Amino acid sequence: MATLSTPAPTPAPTPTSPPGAVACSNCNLRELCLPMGFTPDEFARLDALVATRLTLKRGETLFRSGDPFRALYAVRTGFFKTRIGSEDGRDQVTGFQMAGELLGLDGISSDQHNCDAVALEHSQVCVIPFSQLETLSRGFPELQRQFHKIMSREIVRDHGVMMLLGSMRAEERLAAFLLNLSHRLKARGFSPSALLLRMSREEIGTYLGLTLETVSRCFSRFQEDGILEVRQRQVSIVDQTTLERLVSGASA
Amino acid sequence: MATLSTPAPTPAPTPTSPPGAVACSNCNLRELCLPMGFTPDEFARLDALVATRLTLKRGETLFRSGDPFRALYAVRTGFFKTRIGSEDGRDQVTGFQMAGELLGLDGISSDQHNCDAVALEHSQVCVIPFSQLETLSRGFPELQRQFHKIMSREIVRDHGVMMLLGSMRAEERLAAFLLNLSHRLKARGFSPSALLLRMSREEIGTYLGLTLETVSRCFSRFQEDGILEVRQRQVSIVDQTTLERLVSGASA
DNA sequence: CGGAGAATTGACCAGGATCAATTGAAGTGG
DNA sequence: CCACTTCAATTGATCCTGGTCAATTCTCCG
Repeated sequence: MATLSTPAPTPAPTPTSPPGAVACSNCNLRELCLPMGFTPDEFARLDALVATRLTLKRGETLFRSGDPFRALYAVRTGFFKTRIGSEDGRDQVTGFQMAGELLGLDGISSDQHNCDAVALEHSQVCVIPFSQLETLSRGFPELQRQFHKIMSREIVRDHGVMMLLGSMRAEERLAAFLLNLSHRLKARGFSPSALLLRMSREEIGTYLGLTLETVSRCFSRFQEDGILEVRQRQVSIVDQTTLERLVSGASA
Repeated sequence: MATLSTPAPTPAPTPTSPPGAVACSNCNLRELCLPMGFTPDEFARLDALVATRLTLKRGETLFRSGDPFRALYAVRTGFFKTRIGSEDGRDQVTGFQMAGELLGLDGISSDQHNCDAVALEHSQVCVIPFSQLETLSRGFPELQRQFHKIMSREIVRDHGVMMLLGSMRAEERLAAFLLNLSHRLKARGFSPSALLLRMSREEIGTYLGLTLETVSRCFSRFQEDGILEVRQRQVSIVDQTTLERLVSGASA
């Protein structure tokens, strides 16, 4: 089940390891990535940890299920999806990741990645060698705690998706999805109402446990009801209140 | 939406902190709980960490969403479910936990628990004070690594549930659920084919994103097809191969 | 033995899936 | 610069899985 066209044979992502420029200590994402009050010395140690950067073009894969696990990746710019696939070809999108979010946590369990991470647009990630992260965090309680919180947050997020998939109807799912995107964009200083979707209807559907047709129909209905304005992947949230009421089950 | 009867007002679980007896070092679950080759000295430090034990009766709650998070809990004996609830009353069972499995990982993210953990039968858990676990693991790389693997495994498990909820049909979901139970029982030395379900049809349904009627009907159909033998909560797997084929999407 | 909750089963309905056609947008090469 | 290709999105018609409502039946306890 192809999800994103990859016309060229898609070689490995270009390893742009030129350091020099941006470091954690003056990265504008550091509040999202590792929101703690670190000292300058601690930042220096972080900067040493995160030395490499990777650039990926739209459609390229950061890692695949089965690849040996060596590092986590922090999204610097761009947008990703992660997906797992079953034997019989069906696949499930397990998440969409934007700037400041971490990729690869699932690989720790078995020393190999358990999902595919695909760039949905031109993207850049910071490479965090995992064994070094573990070493550093042993002498650095705040970092340790922060890392544990990030893993736990991923578990909580997954439970939210389970609730969405297990007990919400189509419209509620899409509403929850849009509001979630909106919140995350707002937290990054973008407009919470003007969304530019980076993924196709099919990818949304595969995430929400719906078909692409159902997703499209829901978009249309929301537009008719004056909740959204939809022009392809350009979506404006017109009536956030109603959207929120939808998620809570009130069929408003 | 009541899931388990709790006739008595259910006070806090009885805190049986009598140490002395069983310690991690000679716990027969240690392969499941912390499967590493620890030295005697390392075991001694673990034993000091896990000093308290709690006993819960069927229907009692170990922790609730919103409770302050202070410890993780390792199931020693018994069976639990975890659930999250939405504002409008719908709840979602996020997992069933048996001996050797950890409860409470979701609480790390926000310093308070994000789900309810309910004992489905008389159960005993080991209390693992979290800040002590973090402290200990800073001087104890194998423990640190093991803990990270456990968290990551939970993420991988959740992704599996997302795939189940997002892309499987009712029969496939129930088949996957039963096979999962079977594997976990086998890993604990129990029969992988004779299952005694600790949860109601409704709880299974709430976990699998189905109604209790659908769960019941699937059980009946599996019995008609000679895949299972079902007598209430006493379920025998007769034809494991067909069950496995069901999960892979081949409609047998 | 009687009552309460759990499970089964049936009848009916509806939310989404499926199949299929059409429109729309974006990139390609003449 | 425009026809052509290709893929994404929309929309319609129909079907089917699983939800809903309701009636028994079965267990387990008090």
